[in-house]
Amino acid sequence: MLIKIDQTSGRAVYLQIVDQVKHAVAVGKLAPDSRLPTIRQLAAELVINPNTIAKAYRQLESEGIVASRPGAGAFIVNTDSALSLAVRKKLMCELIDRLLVEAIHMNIDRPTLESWISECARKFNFELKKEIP
Amino acid sequence: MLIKIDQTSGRAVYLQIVDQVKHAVAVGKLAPDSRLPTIRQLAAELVINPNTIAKAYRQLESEGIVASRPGAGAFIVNTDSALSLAVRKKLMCELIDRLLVEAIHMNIDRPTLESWISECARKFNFELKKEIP
Amino acid sequence: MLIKIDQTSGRAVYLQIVDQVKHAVAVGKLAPDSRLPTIRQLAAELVINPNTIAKAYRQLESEGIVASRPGAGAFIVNTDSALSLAVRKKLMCELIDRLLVEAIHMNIDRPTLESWISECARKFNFELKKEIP
Amino acid sequence: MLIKIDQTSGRAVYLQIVDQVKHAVAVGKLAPDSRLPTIRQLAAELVINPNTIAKAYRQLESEGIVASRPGAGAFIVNTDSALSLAVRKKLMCELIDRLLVEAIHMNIDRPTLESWISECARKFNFELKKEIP
DNA sequence: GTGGTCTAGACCACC
DNA sequence: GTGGTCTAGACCACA
Repeated sequence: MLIKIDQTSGRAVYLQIVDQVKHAVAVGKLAPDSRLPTIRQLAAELVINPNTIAKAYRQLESEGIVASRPGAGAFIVNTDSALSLAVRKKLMCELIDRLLVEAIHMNIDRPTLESWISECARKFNFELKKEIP
Repeated sequence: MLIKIDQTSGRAVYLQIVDQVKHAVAVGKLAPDSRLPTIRQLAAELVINPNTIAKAYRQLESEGIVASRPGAGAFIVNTDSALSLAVRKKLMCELIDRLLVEAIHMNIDRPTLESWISECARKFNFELKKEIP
Repeated sequence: MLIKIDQTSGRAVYLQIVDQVKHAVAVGKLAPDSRLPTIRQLAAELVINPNTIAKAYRQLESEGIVASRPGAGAFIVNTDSALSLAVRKKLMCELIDRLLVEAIHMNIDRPTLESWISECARKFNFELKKEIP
Repeated sequence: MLIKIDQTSGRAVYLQIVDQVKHAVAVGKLAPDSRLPTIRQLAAELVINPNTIAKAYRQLESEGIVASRPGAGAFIVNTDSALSLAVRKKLMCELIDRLLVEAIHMNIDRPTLESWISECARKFNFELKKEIP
């Protein structure tokens, strides 16, 4: 598990960690039950405050992505979504809306946007994801 | 122009205004040259501080979406994006990545996601946008 | 980093700060990754309101010159311009036009103006800037 | 004498008028003793408030560029600069500095900047200016 | 400790 | 009347 922090990105450090763990799970780099680095270990590696790591793990736990077992560490749990399809659609549509608004303001036409989406999806093996298990 | 603020959303009030104005412009509800509500008027209507509205308008101005004219008001402008294509692609891909990560986490498969994107795009007349002129 | 404010200059205080930071970066006095004074510290030093400093830093951030990190401070970044060449040319030509109009009004002839430009450019090591790497 | 107002430029309307009159004088389009349009006439033509025109003319008068003769209108006066060379150099160098700072931040190299300056100067017949009279 | 947001209210320039 | 700037001081999120 490799995490990279961009101190100049404007995004809070703990959110960068959350994003990257979610990303790793999404692409299958972190399988269910795999163990995350300890807080101290990761804090030393990234040279940032352990509180920041702890906050990221807490956030991931509250989203149901990892489970902390005291004394044992933090583990990835199976992440099948518990939300109803309607709720998931509502959440996704908010993100999609924001994406489209930005695309329109940046003068990106539809085919270009679609090609970029495909390009990004390829990085995640998104097409295959549902057929592996 | 109707703007609604959710004080409990966690998103900064001024950003909610920015989002909604951009959205309205994107869907064509606010045409170029149309006048935004005055700062004081909107502040009274939403029961928030005029400075907060001013901040939102300033943000929109810095993004090239509105122009504020002291003594006259704030107006929608519509210039092509000043950013180079490479920069726009980078910015969009960040948004796309975030979208895809969430989709995977929520167990949304690719065809479902695409259908939702199409559905949202229809709201914006996105398909037509570039072909009318 | 030394900043001087002229309360009688007519130019907004926050813009004077922006100007001076940009100037310092341009001449190499502020290298990438160097930290700016904290908002409160500079506010105390210049005897102005912290919000005014914050506004200047926000402006610099929106121009891509500094990055503010809550809890850490504000730092100089150095990325290439995000603007397309055409936009940059348009912006520069506005400045050049204003310069030439003033020069003509002041009865400055072309060779004199050019010599002054060269003189000023020398202060910035402008000739060398692009050839060192 | 043609004046164009850009309501979206961010620059105050009366200053745009001042700029353009100065510009016209600079390039020789407005010769000394030529008469400016009346305030009412120009206000009707540009569809803006007569006060705004009046303010522009007052500004031009205070800079010694036009003279208002009550009942007769406003006229261009001879505009040889009365400032000492040292003062003019100081003023110009401030403008030049700002130009160079922007150029450096926009990653414009020296030859490109010079070519743009030449291009703009050509619009003003700047090379010829001193030899015509 | 840091910066970010919001409020409240002042004064100014512009139209 | 409009928006722009600045001050003063509160509260929050981040490190």
